[in-house]
Amino acid sequence: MKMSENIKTLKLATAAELDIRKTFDCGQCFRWNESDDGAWRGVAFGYPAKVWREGDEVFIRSAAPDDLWLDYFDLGRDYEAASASFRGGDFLDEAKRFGAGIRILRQEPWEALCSFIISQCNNIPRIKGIVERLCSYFGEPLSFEGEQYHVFPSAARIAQLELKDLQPLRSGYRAEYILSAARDVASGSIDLDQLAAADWISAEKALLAVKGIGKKVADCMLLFGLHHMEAFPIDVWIRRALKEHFPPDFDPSSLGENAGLAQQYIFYYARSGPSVR
DNA sequence: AAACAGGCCTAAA
DNA sequence: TTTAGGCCTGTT
Repeated sequence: MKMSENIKTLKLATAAELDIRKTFDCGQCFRWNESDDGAWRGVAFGYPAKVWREGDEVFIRSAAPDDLWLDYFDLGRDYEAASASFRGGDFLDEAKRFGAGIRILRQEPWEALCSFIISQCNNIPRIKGIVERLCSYFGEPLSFEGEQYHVFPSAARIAQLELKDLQPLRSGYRAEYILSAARDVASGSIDLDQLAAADWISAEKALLAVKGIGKKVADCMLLFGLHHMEAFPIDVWIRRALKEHFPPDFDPSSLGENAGLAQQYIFYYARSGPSVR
């Protein structure tokens, strides 16, 4: 293992543009964790990294090319403008303020798909546990600044496994879905890169054909894995928020091309709001 | 102890 | 096309 030669530090953004706690903690990703030193460590696109805030600025340290992180954190987009592009009443305005600094990550498509299959009827700590076991059992090991990490195993790798191999993940009935999705992706019967380029209606249609993927998981995949920003995943939290805080006839698609960002603000606010409000 | 957790599948109206 | 019940596992 080489690695260590090209490690460098990159300034990512201001803390206002990128709030790392909110971004990593708002439920869109499962592989970033805060350590005692206040920095967040994780792996994306095969690169282990450390992200931290220093005063008003956010830095990242890794061996990845700079462009990778600018893309991953979606730093080319003006989030002020994106947030201003939708309107949905007072509750959404509050959620917007509360979630300021969240960015919709451009995650690896397969990782996102697999993670959100695991997420169904599950809670975040357990989702993270299952994902980490998946990576440590089947992902290539990586070393970074004296610690060990693992890549997210490819669909091709998982496709070779049998159901019993996934037993140690303790993912329950989701194991069958993971396997079947991995095989569909590996065999090419579903092409994730192609779906990223396709319009999201037909992309969703293709995703729904995969066993274990319903509307909610498909929408999460579209938003977090394929970056179709108009996707609006509706889970129990969102459903509740829509019911309690929006007009009965409110149509999320009226939020427009950045509806997914609105969804994330609402989700984050609804989940962490009551204890903070 | 029973219910629930960021759903989905299948069977049955 | 909508609805009920079952599904693994873990926590409260």
